[in-house]
Amino acid sequence: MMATMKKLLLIDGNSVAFRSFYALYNQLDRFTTKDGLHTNAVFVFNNLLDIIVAKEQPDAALVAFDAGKTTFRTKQFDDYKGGRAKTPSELLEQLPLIKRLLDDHGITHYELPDWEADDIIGTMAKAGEEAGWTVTVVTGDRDLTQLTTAAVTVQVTVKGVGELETYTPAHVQEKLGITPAQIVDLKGLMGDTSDNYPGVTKVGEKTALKLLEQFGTMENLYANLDELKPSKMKEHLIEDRDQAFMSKDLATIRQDAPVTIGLSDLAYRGPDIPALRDLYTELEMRQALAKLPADPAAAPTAAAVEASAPAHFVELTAANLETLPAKPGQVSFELEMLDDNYHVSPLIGFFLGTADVTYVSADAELLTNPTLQTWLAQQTLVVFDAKRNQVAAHRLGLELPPIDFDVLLASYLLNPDQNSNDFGQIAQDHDYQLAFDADVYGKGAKRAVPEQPALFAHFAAKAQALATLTPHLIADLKDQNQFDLFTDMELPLAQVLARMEMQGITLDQARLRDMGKQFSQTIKVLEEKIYGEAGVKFNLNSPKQLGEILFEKLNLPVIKKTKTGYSTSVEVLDQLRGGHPIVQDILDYRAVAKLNSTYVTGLLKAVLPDGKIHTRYLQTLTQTGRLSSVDPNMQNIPARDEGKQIRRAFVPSQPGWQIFSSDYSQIELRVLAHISGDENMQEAFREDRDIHANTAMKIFNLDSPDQVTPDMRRQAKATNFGIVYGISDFGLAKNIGISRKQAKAFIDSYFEQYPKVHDYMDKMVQVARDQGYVETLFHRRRYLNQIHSRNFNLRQFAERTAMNTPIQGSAADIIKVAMINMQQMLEAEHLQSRMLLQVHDELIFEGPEAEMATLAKLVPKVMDSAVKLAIPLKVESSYGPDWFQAK
DNA sequence: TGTGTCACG
DNA sequence: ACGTACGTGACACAA
Repeated sequence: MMATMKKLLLIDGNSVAFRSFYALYNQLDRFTTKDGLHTNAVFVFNNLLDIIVAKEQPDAALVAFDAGKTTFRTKQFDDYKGGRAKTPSELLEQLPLIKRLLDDHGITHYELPDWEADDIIGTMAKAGEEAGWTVTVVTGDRDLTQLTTAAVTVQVTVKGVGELETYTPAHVQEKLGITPAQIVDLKGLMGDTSDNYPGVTKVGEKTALKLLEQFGTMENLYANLDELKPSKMKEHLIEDRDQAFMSKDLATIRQDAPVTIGLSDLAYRGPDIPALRDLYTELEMRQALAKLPADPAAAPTAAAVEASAPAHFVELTAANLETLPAKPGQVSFELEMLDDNYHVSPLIGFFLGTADVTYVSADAELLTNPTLQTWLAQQTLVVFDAKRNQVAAHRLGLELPPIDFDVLLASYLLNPDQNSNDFGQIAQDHDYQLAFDADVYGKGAKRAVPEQPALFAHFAAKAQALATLTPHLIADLKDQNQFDLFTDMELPLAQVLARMEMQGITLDQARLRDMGKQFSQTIKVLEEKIYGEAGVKFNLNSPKQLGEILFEKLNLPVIKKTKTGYSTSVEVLDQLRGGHPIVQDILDYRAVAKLNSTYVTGLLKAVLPDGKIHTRYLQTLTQTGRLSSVDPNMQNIPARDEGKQIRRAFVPSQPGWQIFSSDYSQIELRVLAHISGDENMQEAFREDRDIHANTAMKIFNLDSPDQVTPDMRRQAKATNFGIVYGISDFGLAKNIGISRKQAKAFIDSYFEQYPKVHDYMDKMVQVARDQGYVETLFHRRRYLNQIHSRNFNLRQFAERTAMNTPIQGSAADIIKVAMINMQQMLEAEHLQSRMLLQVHDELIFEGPEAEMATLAKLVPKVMDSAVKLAIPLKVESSYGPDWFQAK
């Protein structure tokens, strides 16, 4: 019986490292250790190594590297590889790490002065083949495919390093129509721009392949040049003869390099797990670390610790309530739930962490015990997510005493990136080990309450984490000058939001269903019409199928492509409108289908048994300090065109009541006028001028407001928006359909007219560069690591963000202050009216008709006096029997 | 789960 | 020479 053939794996180290580096080049920042070492290439190289080794299971392996800049080829031809960009330092610093990685993987690496990695590989491949082994070569360089033989396979990385293309002699033949050995002839004739050698003038791949088809090799070609008819090409061939043979020689990978190693030195030793663990730890490669087999000596996971050595806890029951400490103190509290949505989630228990003991219970109802309530009211409460606990407690008929600290809110203020709603994650962000909820409760369909010991252990661990983290976070908030922001704004706001969410807004379901019926009919009609126009039935909601109909069947011009195919977005369809009647019908269909699925079906699904919609405001999500709204999103209810009718379904909860709405006018531009200190812009607001018309006058150089046409105002308005977003001429041009040059002219004169706005933009970018973050009026922070990125796009994005965040974020701060003051005012004035919704610059209330006049005075007053700026804030109000009419 | 699309400020 | 306006969430489709 024949012995299994031995396997040799040869990797072109430089080329694969280079490909690895650029595969994650745009993620360079993400792959940086705390010491500033880049690791993206190590990360990719490591993944590739795992994949190849697992697949090939080699008996021996070698990774070859270039030894230095000069080789026998550079001596032969000065300009060999000349003109190549310098290897970036971010990659150079990773080469030693990759070599260490190889050591720890038990793979030999080797380099030889004067010789390239290619030649080492060529030489070893030959040695392997002669010894009767099968050889696999891995590289990012297609030139190495010249090495393929019956025994040698070459795998070339494609799409970064995401895939390997396998070259056998047959595959080379199929792709190029020549044998592997002819590749050097091909290179000799056509040259190589990346290695910078010339070949024959005017001969490219096509011509070279044709010649080789006829003559087989360069030697044979030149021996039989007579057979070629006289032509320019023939002249070039004759003229460049020496150059061509030199190029062929340069392209030829040597198989006789004087290597000082043999097959026996290359035995694959297998990974040294502890060494790899050290390396991964040092390089902060958590993913790779996680894949390593468990280290018996290492610390077990947080979840395992909790389960095996739980912190001390006592199960609380109605019978042992008197054992709670008599002396008031700080208590870590949580009313635990299984699901995100605290309006409906099952309650699974609670804990009370005191100085000595953590009391736990799987019976949420026990919280309602009066003795416990009295006790709780005397304590200082520390929680993770105050609003969540408040709302859930309310479902038990309880109002929690004031909460003193919220670890989630604090963490978010310290750095809005640290906003996970999983306590385990937040704890880890602050270097404290706590099991993730997902590990204790499971996720998806498997989510369930665990056995009691594990549940209680997790409770106790959380209580401990709250107690430990709280003083640190308080100190950090004070360090960052954010303690007031926390105590005076976010924590009180959590209470206000809790009340709004619990209150909910009433949905007139019958009315919405009626609208739904109408929409469904319109949809049916449009569907039939569109199928008729297309000539086939297809899935209208599938951008893929729609694209095929429009651009392949109906041959409409392709305006824009997406990653996956043709773009069929409004912008595109708008331009195609004249091309075919189907286009308008599709636009109409899309509009109605959206209303029906998202705003009729979607909203109806979100109604709770009380007939109301209870959204949840995410207070710790956005990077700017705005709120967001989910389940359902109440901040994107249609406000324009036909869709606005949806708002008719939002009605007061009681007969005789009205919906009342107030919104800030131009709050972001007013904030900009304030923080930039620009006198021209401030003057416009002080005199309550139409800011867009004012801008139009400035950028179009007009003398009087009468000269501003509606179109000028529209363009000026877009420019004002653009400025707030951190403008680019391209963006503005695209948005208002003018030339880029024109847009640039607008921006230039804008900055001339509002010079301090220009200064502000420059200053924010500089601030971001210097301190790594920008701040709002109330010291909300956003870190912008990408501001130093070498990647143009990422850097530019960070710069725009630096300009926009203080504006958007300060506006968010202001309305938050207004909300807190408003809630206090409603209570102080003993009004029945309630605040229901916030939509970024707008507050929506409901109340008795008789209170409308009061609100109309009170709400604008509270909103415009939320902060004192250099210019006044303006608020507009209205009310009516539903949300549509309160506008 | 990622992508395209579209709703809001 | 590059690709490009800020911040969100939900739905449907196609893997």
